[in-house]
Amino acid sequence: MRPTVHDIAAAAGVSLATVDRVLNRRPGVRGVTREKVEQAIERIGYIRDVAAANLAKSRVYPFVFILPSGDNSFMRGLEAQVRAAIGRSPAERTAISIVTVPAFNPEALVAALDEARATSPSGVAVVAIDSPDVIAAVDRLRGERIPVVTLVSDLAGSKRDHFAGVDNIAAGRTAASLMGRFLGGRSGPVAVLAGSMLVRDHRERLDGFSAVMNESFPGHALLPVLEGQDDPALAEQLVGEALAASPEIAGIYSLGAGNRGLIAALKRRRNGVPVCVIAHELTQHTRAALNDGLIDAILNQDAGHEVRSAIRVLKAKADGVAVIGAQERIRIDIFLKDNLPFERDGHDNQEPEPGRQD
Amino acid sequence: MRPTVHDIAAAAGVSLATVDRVLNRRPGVRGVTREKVEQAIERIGYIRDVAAANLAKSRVYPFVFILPSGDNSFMRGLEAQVRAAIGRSPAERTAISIVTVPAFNPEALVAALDEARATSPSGVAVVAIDSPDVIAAVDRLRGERIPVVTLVSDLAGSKRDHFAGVDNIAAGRTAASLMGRFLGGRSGPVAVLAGSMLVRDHRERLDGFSAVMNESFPGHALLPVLEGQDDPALAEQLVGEALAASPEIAGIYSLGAGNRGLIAALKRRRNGVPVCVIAHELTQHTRAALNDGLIDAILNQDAGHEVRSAIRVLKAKADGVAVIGAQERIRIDIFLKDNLPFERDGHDNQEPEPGRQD
DNA sequence: GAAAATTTGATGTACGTAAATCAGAAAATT
DNA sequence: AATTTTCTGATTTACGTACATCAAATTTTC
Repeated sequence: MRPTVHDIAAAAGVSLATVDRVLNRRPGVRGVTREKVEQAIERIGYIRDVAAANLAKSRVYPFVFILPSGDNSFMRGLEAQVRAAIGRSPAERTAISIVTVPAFNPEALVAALDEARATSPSGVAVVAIDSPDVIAAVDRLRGERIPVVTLVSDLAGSKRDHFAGVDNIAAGRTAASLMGRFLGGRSGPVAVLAGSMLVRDHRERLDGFSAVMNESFPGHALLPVLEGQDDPALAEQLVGEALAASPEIAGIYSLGAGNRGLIAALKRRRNGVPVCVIAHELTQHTRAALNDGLIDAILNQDAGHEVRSAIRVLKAKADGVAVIGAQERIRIDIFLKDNLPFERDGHDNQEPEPGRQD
Repeated sequence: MRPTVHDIAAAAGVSLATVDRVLNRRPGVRGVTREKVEQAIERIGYIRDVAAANLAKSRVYPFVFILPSGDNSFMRGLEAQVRAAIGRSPAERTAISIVTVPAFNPEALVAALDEARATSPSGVAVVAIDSPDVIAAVDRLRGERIPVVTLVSDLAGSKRDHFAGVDNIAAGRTAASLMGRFLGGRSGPVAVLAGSMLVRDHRERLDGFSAVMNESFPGHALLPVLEGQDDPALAEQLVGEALAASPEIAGIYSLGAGNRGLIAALKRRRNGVPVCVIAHELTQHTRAALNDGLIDAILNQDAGHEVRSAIRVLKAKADGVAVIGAQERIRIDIFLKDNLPFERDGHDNQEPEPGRQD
């Protein structure tokens, strides 16, 4: 049997109350006694039963998720996943609130972070914008020992506990590798459509993409980056202009959102060479375009995984327990037409039998 | 606050004992009363607190994992992941035992399944072999209401509760799609190296691969399948012979194990056209070969995810609660040189602070 | 309508931990 | 040495559920 607090008490030759004081960092224990208890814990290999502790405390984990607003499909999907997690709250003892702030607006994000801090939550997850003010706001949270997880876009230089998102440099490199190989012998320049260089994920993708294109496929020149602000209308305009100006464009890498606009521009195009298109994030629009052959490959990050991972990590940090590193690594999905997952899930043989438990 | 058993009792106008009898399917409750209670449960939206229930029962989940023996790197990695899960047993209330049986041997597998059944575990996970005897053995387990999850290779036609593995038809299709595009304009036939057509995952990969090659890339003929029994030595011999017999081979798809042999054969080769190689499962051998450019792409299933998913699903089935479908879908990882994950993990800012909890 | 059988209620203990109270022991201070 | 302060022990209640026991009420059976 797994040792309990009683076993520690016996092993250390102290009372249960003292063990409890040590375990929960309560005052009123002499240094020597504290040490005796800690050694006993170490010796008999005690691990606190988090389930029992949470039961005793009737603990809930109040978490705040801060997401960009706007009609970015990916971000709305992310929000839907957070709402799904809210639906699981009773079982998971979480109390999640969602705060949305205008995209690419550091001031608004700082305000939201400070507001979240005022509610003393058990943890905060945030889609970060790279800016010194935001770093400072995150570090203020950490200063109050509130765990912080960055979501989708990281915040280098901050004291955030964890990043729940993909390796965006690798994503960019992979996109370039696929682009180069898919283009095969064909020649022609490659265009890049981004959202904004303000967010780290977009910058990193571009860095990775440029590096591999220059190293391995120098025959394809990179055109100046189009910044579409993740806005479909703007993206459509920019891509349309680019295609008109350079009909010999052989490839387009869309590393941000606003793919609806990209797809519209591609559909409007009638002349010119075939274009190899690689885009990010699987949405209803990109999925349809992939099936139609307008897009050749989609790199995707699974928003559901990111949200669930963020919650697991925030819980673990709040409880001071270790996380399974490999489980929390968010992978880059590469979708071709051939490995698109079905829209709806569930391939189990039967429904659970409610109430049965043994 | 979330409703408890007391709230059901009050809402249904019965005693706690009666609620308990209904909830735990104990005898001694009249039909009308049972219905009253069940309606109250429905009405107030009661969900049993599994953590508290497990505490009260001091429940452990005895699970049996049945894996093929032999020096197949992927399977040994899978076993390592199960052992890692055993290391987490105290926290997860599991008691996992591992049984290994000779690969591709239905009789041995049936014996192992029946033996497992004799111990009345809370669940069984098994790397299945497609055979009527195995189906029958699995259905015997289900007959005793023991949840069964197939791992890596599925068992169609059986009553298994769930399959923790990838969509192997999609994997084969994806491999073909990559192969066709990577080959670009080049011509030449494509060879396929499999383990055994006895296991469903290999058959499905081949089906998917053949389908897309025939549909989309009819210029590349498919050579007869090489069955290497997942044995490196045999694989090396078969591939060596094939390359010698057809120096014009343009691509090789290795859909099973024994990639050490494939790589050795590729290294030995000095003449002939460049070969595009797509293999399955990221191991130290395939990883090195990908980095060296001997392999062009690796399709991978994450053994750790599969094991953790299997455990989550077995627990859920044993408790009669629902699973998060999307979370349990195992995805096909596509690795190019550019998105290889690091060998070791951990990109968190700091270690957990042991003992702290609030 | 009485006896037997069944159903229901009341109550207590347990699981492992948290948290509070109060009394007593040991230190530190005067 | 007496007093104050600090530490430690003993004990209790609670969290939500499981499970057992025994008494009381209800239904069924003859």
